[in-house]
Amino acid sequence: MGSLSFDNLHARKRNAMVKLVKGKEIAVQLQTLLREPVRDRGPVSAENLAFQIYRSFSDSLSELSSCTSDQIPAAEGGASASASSGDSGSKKKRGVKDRRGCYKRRRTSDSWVTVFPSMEDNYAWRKYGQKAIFGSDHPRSYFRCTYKKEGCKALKQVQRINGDEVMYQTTYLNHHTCNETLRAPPLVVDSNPIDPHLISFQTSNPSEQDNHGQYGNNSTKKPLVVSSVKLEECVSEDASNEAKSTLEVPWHDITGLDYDVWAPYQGEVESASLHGLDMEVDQLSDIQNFHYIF
DNA sequence: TTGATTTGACCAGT
DNA sequence: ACTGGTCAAATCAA
Repeated sequence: MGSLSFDNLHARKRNAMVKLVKGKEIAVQLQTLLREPVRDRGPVSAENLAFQIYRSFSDSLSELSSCTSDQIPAAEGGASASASSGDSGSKKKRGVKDRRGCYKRRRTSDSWVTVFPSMEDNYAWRKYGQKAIFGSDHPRSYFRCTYKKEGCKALKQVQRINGDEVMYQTTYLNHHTCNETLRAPPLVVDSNPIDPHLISFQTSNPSEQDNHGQYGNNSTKKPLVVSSVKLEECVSEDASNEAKSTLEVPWHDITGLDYDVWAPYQGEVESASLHGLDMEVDQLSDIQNFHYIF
């Protein structure tokens, strides 16, 4: 315990800041690009820039959330030792192994939440469970990183939110330790036949496309939108304080936008959309003060 | 044949 | 007791 020095903590926060600022710079590039007529645009694609922005934010979130995991030493340790205790011989069906104590219920540490119209995030996930959730019309799906065998502990839970719009709340647990960026399937950006101004994030893996079907959503419509980001409190003045609090950081607080951000894609760029991006980029200048929030 | 998904059971936390 | 998270056998798909 206590191996995380202040210097280390600040280094991670600094890394997160660097990534956020990088995302901002890419957003400026995207803004500039979108101001050009489609025919005059260079080799740099808007979808590539949008993906880089997404990854910058995703990486910075991982960086920030990892602060918390370091502050909770062995949060998952302990009780697993009781797994081998010999009081077997209770209810067993279909010859199932005794799994008592074989897993630990995770704490809510090192987690963050996003709300997307898509469950895709360009990481390679493997589904390991699905559960009907009390009070929800839709089941919750459980995914772990495909490269768990190599030690990556990243998990995510995806649940469709009740409502007319197809929105998925994704809770991420632990950050990727695998080299997932080299392995993730290539990003395929497809225009939406209904609204060509929307960027569609999806993989080229047809099986993953099929997986969307069980949720009954239209897999072709996946515009980039993050409604809120939930981060664990990264800095605690009182390290002995066991009660960790979380704080909700609305997307609005980061971007200054009070509406969903829809990234224009191809064809004519509507002035309203461009104006929205103007606001986003301008408000992102506040990112420099981001660390004061935590 | 192999890897991914489905699904019911098991288990932990409240 | 209830709810949600995980496991693992069965099943599916490439």
